[in-house]
Amino acid sequence: MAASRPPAHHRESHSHPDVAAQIVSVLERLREHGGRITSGRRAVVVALLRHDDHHVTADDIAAVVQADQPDIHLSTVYRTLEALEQVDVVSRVDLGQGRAVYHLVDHVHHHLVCDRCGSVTEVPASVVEPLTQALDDRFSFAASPTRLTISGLCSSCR
Amino acid sequence: MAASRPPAHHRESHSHPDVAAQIVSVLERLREHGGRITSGRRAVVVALLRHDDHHVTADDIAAVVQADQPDIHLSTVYRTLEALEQVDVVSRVDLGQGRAVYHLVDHVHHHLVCDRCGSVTEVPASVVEPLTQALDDRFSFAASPTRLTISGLCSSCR
DNA sequence: ATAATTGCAAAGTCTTTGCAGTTTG
DNA sequence: CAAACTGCAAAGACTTTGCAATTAT
Repeated sequence: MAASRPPAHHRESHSHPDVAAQIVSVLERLREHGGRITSGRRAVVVALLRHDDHHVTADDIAAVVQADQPDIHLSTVYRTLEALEQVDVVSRVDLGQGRAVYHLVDHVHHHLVCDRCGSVTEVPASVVEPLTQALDDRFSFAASPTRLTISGLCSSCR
Repeated sequence: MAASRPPAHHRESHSHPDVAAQIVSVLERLREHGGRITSGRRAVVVALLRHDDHHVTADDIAAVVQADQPDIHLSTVYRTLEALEQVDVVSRVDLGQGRAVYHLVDHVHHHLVCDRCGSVTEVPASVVEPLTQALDDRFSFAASPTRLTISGLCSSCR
């Protein structure tokens, strides 16, 4: 899949001072909701919180996780990601063509997906705000605040 | 070939006065681009132009086509739709979750897809215009003028 | 003639699911 | 211990593709 790597806008991604604490709190959250903590789940959470990119596929996570623990199955990654989504820690976004990415809910943004090269560019919510407001006013449609996908051509492909 | 001219009654959905003429022109367009006209392709075009809905899946088209010609295979529908897309007659829009719909390019609009019930609401391009303008200005991103998909909750599900 | 098209079946992608065996709390 | 989780394999949903046979021009 993802034939071309999106041009990772590399700037320090997560400005979270204490990732370790975050990991603990996320796991805690799972437990609060009746979930259990396993090495597989912990590995997924670690990979997710440490990942440089804001949008990762289940496959990306699996690759990281399996580097250390080859036995963690892809389906476990999917199931863990699903559990995290239900606990509102991560949000799943469909980028089209069957591709789905996950990102932390605390990072609110939208995505511009290039039809040609497949790159994904983040857009701060503020830029889209006027539109979501208009959609609410005129269609009573509550556009997802974190899961918007806009396709088109990126600056280098247009 | 001189197809039996269908009755000129306008029970149509699109504001096209003469569907029959449109069918001919679309087929003509295929031929101009080196394509050939077969009964399967004609059936797909007819189904597409006569369809009441603005967004149809390959499956929808296949169902209509196969009612008359059971031998037309789904893959032929996909291939024809693809050919029509390359000739700029139809546009394919990915609604997420692997679902894709096709619509005539002359019907410019965007889609609001409900996360809960899956309903699709059309939005005129004018509502989205300010956003596409902003994306162009700030990110040099050329948002597709006809293929935007916005997910969220529709009026009855929110 | 001859290049485009088609039906069919098989493959592909990404994701989900049924189960039986393992763990966690 | 009971419930939750896991690996595995198999299934799904949707779309694409290789081929040999067919057909439009």
